[in-house]
Amino acid sequence: MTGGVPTGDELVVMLAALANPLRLRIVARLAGGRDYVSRMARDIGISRPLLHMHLQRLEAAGLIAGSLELSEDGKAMKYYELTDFHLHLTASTVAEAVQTLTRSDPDRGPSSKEQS
Amino acid sequence: MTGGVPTGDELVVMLAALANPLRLRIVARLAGGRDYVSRMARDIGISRPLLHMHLQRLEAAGLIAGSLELSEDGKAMKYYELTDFHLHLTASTVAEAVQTLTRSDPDRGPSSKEQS
DNA sequence: TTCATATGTAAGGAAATTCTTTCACATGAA
DNA sequence: TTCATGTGAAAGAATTTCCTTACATATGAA
Repeated sequence: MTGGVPTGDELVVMLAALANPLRLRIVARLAGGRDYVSRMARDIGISRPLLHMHLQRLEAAGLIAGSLELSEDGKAMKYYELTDFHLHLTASTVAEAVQTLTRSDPDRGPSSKEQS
Repeated sequence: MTGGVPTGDELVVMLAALANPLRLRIVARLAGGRDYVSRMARDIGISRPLLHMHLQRLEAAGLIAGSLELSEDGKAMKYYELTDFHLHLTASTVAEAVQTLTRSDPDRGPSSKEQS
């Protein structure tokens, strides 16, 4: 499962990952079971490179996990599945997460965007 | 309070509104009580036009509500306060919301972005 | 070999987001 | 009037996001 309480920075990444209609559809798709990239692209009706980008975004946020496997006929298949993520978003939840938020601090941080 | 279960389209707007470090800080700030624009801009340390933009984004998502009031000395003050929003995000929650998602449907909708 | 399947990634552009600067307007106090 | 406070909004640049097209590789089957 996804580690309990996310930090402010992690929360931003998770929210940004979910704040897209196509990625929400992907999550909903995977809620019905794991699947591999090419098949999802066909079913959803988008190009494979585009799906690949969205999947990476979701995986980086820890919402899905991918594993490269070999099918019976030897093809390399990249399977993705959901993680047990659960986010409770309320005013107090957000206030708590912001305490561990390092980005967009007009005082401390250099400007606005910074990587780890 | 914010109407119970959001539609898929509303969910995207809410998530997009929260998926920004500065806006999370604003929400956390308002969790401590209502406040008006200029004062928040000073305290947080950003320009008033920038804060104005972020506040509008949050208000459009239904996460905050603003009201124009007159101070004792006659100045027009725009006060903002939080709404009682609460979002439970899990795989099944997302799957349910996607059923009422009209955007980014490769089949139906024209292309990707569409307003109401 | 050629075809169909699977994978990944790079290049480029359109569109959206984010932020700064600037302008305009109104009120009370000095 | 001038200054300090408050409001709103437009214009433009820098950056990010989103998407398409194209290329490169590998496997099994025909």
